[in-house]
Amino acid sequence: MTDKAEATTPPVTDAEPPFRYGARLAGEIEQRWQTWWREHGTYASPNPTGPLSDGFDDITGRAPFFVLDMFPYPSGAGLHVGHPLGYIGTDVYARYLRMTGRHVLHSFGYDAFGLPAEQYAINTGQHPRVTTEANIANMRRQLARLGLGHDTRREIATTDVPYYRWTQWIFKKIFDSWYDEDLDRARPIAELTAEFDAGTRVPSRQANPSGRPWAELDAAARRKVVDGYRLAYLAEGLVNWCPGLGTVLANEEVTAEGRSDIGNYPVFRRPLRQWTLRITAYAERLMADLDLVDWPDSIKQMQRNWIGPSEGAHVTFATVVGSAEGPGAPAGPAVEVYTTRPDTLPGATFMVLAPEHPLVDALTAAAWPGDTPDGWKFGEARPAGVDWTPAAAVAAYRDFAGQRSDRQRGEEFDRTGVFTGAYARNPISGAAIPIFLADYVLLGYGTGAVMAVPAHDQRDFEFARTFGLPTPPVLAPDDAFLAEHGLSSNDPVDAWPVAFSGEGEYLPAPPGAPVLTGLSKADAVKTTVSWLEAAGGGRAARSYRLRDWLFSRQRYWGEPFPIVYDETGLPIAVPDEVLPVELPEMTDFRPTPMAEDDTSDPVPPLARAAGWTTVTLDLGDGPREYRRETNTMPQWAGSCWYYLRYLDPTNAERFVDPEIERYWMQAADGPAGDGGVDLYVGGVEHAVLHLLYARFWHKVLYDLGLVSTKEPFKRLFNQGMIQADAFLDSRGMYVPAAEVTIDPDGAPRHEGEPVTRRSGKMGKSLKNSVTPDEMYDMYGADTLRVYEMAMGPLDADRPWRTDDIVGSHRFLQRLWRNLVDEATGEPRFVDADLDDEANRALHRAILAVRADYAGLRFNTAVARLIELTNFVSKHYGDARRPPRALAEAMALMIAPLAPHVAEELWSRLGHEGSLVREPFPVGDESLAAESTVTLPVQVNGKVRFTLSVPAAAGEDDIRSALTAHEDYAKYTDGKTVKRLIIVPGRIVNIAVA
RNA sequence: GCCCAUGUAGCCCAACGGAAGAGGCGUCCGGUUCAGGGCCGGAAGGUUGGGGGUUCGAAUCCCUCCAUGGGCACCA
Repeated sequence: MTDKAEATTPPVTDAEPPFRYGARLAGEIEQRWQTWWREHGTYASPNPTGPLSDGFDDITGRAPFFVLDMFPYPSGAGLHVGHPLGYIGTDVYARYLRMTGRHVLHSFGYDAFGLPAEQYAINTGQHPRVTTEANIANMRRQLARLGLGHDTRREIATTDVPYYRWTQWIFKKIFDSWYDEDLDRARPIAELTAEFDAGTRVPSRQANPSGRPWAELDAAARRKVVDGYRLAYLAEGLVNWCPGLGTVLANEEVTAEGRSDIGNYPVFRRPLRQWTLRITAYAERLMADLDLVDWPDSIKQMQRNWIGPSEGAHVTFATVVGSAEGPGAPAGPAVEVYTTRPDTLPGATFMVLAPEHPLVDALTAAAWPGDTPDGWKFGEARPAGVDWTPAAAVAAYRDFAGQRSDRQRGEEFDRTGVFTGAYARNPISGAAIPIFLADYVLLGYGTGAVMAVPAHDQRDFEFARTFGLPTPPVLAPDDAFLAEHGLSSNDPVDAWPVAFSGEGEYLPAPPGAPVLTGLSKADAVKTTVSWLEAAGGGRAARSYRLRDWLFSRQRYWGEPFPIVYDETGLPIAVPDEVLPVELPEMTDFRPTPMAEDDTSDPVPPLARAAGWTTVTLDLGDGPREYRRETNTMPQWAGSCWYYLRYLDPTNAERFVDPEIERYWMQAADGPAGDGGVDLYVGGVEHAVLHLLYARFWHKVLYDLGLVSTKEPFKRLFNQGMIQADAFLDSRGMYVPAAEVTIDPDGAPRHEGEPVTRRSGKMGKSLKNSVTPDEMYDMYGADTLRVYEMAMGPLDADRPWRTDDIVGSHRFLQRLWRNLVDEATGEPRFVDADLDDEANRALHRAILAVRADYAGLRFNTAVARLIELTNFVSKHYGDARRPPRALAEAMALMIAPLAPHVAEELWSRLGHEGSLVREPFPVGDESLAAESTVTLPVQVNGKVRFTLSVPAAAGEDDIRSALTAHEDYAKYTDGKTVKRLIIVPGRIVNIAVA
């Protein structure tokens, strides 16, 4: 920042003409038109039906277009100039669309539940309801000054009780659904129980571990079975427990460093019973349907990475417990593993289960097999004097693994584990291979068990070396591998420093095994899978990195679950008539503080709400008392469906009227299920979390017939981030950027001391925030809008420079001065036709600006309008006035970018009312065309002279003009013209030898 | 380590494979002005990150390296 930036007084002096476009006049114009728009409901978009349908008949013939901004949370710090970038972008585009015949829906709202709002409330010692409402009011004020054309009748906040009532209702729909793998869609749970009752479907072994027939199960047992099918279910699982926040977090809210996304507190893994949403049922569709949407490739790639599909096979291993051989050894349960390399199955020399694998107890032997090496017994954990059985060792190891699973990434992973005393039978080699537990195998991925092929997998290799297990190769390494590690093809596998995981020649197979010699890896995988399928020991399978979505939080400021429990402890959804389940008023809403090593269950704040935790309901068998669920939903819940509520925000009967939903969401022409929000603009930080969750909810609603499109957001656009310089003093502390001065040689100083410059996100922590309010005062909102759009492409990150914004202000000032007399305020125009040069300038600008607006290239649209303005300044200088047609076109063309000044110009040019729905000027190619063009003539790629020809000249005309040109002979005499390239209207290139 | 994006004038950024420059900031010169600021007119400013290739012609397409930003990373 230079000294100039400190001058917050507007650049206005006594000598300034009364109608010069400066900060004072801009402010007056902006306030006046914002009031006018509000009073006339200019941006209200009528629905086809329902309470918001007034005026719908007037928009006949206008095709609907739904523009959406990502839902912000109302921060207590207020907005800085980086925040509204996307909001301005959508507003410019929406205004352009209104002027080109579209019926635009554009509203706004606040994602006001959740951790950021609650942390702010806790830090300031106020109730979150109070701080949230104050923050929303401040944000609304700041945004209103920008002149955004929102239909404010549709504004919502997730914390509004009438809104979260429907969030709870949708949760109930998810709870009351199950995923039918055969039909590949969600169905109501009632259809599942009907099929069980009719005997047309039998509960899966997983949902019904007892295996007893449905008909013989009592009511509670049946409920347990059905609960195992629900898309929202309670599960005991390893969760990300964050004592610092007093809550658990979703995987997506934990950083790669094992800390909370919010607040950067340490996160620990521990088992807890939590609400979980079965998003993994949709993994395949969430992958495949990315092909249906128009999103940036990078975002699609991030979603694909997150879902993380892999192709492989499930292979079943028979087991024996307590002894490798021996006819007397008892058989254990079969274990299924997931592998992407079934071709290496002959080389599997041991098996590893995740420490929490459900079959561990069944596989743990009563005593160590006779030849068990001491190193397999996890003896380091053995307390003195304890009888060290496999069960004791396994328990000790599970405890150990649970403690340390929060270790940091990027570290060397050591290989720890314990032998269970059980063996598995390798289906190909027939060998008995030991079964270990090790924490490098994760319960949540694949089947939670792996066949370890140490020769060809680095993790298995390291484990085998640590535990002294054999590493027989299945395929011979390629030359590159040998060369890299200084090996020859004769060297034994013991000489390998690492596993060979590439492709190579398969070694001869043992008798009875599938023959892979000479096959590629892909063919070898196929051959082995076919062999396994024939032998009944395996099948092809896909696996996903994606996990089910942990959906409860031990916090106050969220949607309460519409769930109660009866004496069985099983969950029951409350009837729709009881919705909403309102948050109880509490004076102490803080999470219960927990020590990091506390192993007791977290206590949600709602569990302390006296008089709320139990409720008397009549669920069909008379009034009885039920216990409420005291967890709340995560912040993401409310943002999973807000775009649908914008469509029909006041509906008390439905979450959205189907007719209104179809009108705005369904593609006019396209296959069934096509459509979605026409343009969704937001930051790349939501690439995975919000966009994946919202797609999941939308697909559930689609399966249940509640929405008409397969995807919520047809087109996605990521706006860039505005960054700003920050300055560090000699101690490495940030100093306020606004107080930094720049020496003439460019060196930054703060209070006389040199400081170092660093670029970063604008914000409190870097002390480099610039607020929109400051910019309104200095230049007005229109200038801020134009500057933010002119800085660069909408999707690019760009650095904020307060010094640069003056250029956008001067532009609007020149534009104004061309059209309005600065001394009198009278319009400057004549009723006369444009000359050819002015017509060319105007129509070239119209054609370019239209295309730029339509393509979201607002930076180049600004440049073209500046160009035209500069032309008008020169062409119609002080004395002359521009023709009316030119003046009006300029007012209309600037309107999307600078709506206030455009309205003012439009009205001073003699029009009544607003130009918001005036037709955008249409360019004429023939008027824009030059009559003659100057073609550069290159000789061997270098420009040597130019050629003036009629614009319409064809190749032959140009050739004759060229050969007649005096310079032609100069460059070709005595040389051979090898080739002559003529691109009419563009260039001529002579290739000579 | 793997994947993606971006490198153009002091700075922010334009440029269907066709003359390196549309627009803005800054700098310098001039005009207006008592002066400053503002406004107006003009000018300077380049190895398009480096190297190689394709092409009549490359900022643009391909390969490679470098820099910056982002995503993923014990996922069997």
